[in-house]
Amino acid sequence: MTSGDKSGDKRLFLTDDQLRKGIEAMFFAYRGFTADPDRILEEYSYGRAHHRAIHFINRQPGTTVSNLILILGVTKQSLNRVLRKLVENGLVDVTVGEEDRRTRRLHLTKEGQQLERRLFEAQRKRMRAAYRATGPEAVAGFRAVLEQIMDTRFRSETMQEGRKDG
Amino acid sequence: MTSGDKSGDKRLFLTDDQLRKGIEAMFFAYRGFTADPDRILEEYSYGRAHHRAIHFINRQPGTTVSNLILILGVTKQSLNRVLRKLVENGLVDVTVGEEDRRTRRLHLTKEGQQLERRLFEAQRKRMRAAYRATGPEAVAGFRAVLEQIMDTRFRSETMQEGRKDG
DNA sequence: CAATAATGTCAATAAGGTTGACTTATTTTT
DNA sequence: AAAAATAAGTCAACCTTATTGACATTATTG
Repeated sequence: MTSGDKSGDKRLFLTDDQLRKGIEAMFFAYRGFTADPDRILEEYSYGRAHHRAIHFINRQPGTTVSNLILILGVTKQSLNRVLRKLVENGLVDVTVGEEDRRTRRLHLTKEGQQLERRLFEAQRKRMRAAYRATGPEAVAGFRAVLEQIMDTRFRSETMQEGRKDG
Repeated sequence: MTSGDKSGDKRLFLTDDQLRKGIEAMFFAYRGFTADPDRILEEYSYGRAHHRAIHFINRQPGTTVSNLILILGVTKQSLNRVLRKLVENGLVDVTVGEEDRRTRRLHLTKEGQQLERRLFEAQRKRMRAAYRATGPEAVAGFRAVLEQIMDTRFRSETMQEGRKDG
């Protein structure tokens, strides 16, 4: 917008102190970010691992176990424990892959979708308030910096389904 | 990049889809954010908990145990296990508080400072690259949104906007 | 048919968190 | 001065989420 003099000299944004503040902000923000869903998950005796699985199954209905392992960055044993519980509790539906019958296609059930919605709404509330308070320019910056911080292979389009084939 | 027009219709920044993308970006970015120090910590058989303790002791030399408990949001038993190891290994120095002799003042030793520096440099590299790639405006937005996401009591007093004095 | 791939499972181990109970100093309050 | 509160440390039991390693099953592919 303007020449941006609200934080003083523009060249100072790369100082160690500014970087340290960014690092701390990441720490505190991530904790706030997970606090609301954590409270809901407790009701169900689920943890963050369950939340992440639910989130990504919702985002990529029909995703496979190995894809989820890649995205979440955990071992199959670790994912399996989480997934097993979600399936037992009727939140996730597993079907045999049509193209490759070795794979398992994962979908949220109605009940799974309901919990997903509840978790999202809790998290959304905080995010929306933050977005509203800071405005679209800030949000664009926020997203841009986060994209740069994450490992290359997870930047944006990684979330789209079309990447299999291999 | 001063015109800030790249994200299209400004009113669309509060849609569920945008919020979900922000949520995912937080997840992936946080993982990237911790990846580099994690590799160093492994050499020492330390974990993230040790890193956090080291970070905040460095930021507030002379901080007390209870202050650290507040900042880190863990129980004293949990913090104590981490702290004990850092003291045993000669990274943290503990002295009795002068004003209140019940308290313990925590400082990094030379060796502790060295590890802190190493960890910071690893994390800084990624953050600086992200900051450089996106520019000061984006970084200001990034910081502003993160400040809003975190719980109020952890917001830094040095944040220029909405500085409400309390 | 043999090799490879995707998934599932069992077992052992670890970090890092929790709650609860109890102790020791030290400061504050009554 | 005695009592209460506070700061810190410790022991124990337990939970979640992660790991590695080994092995089995089923399906696809060369």
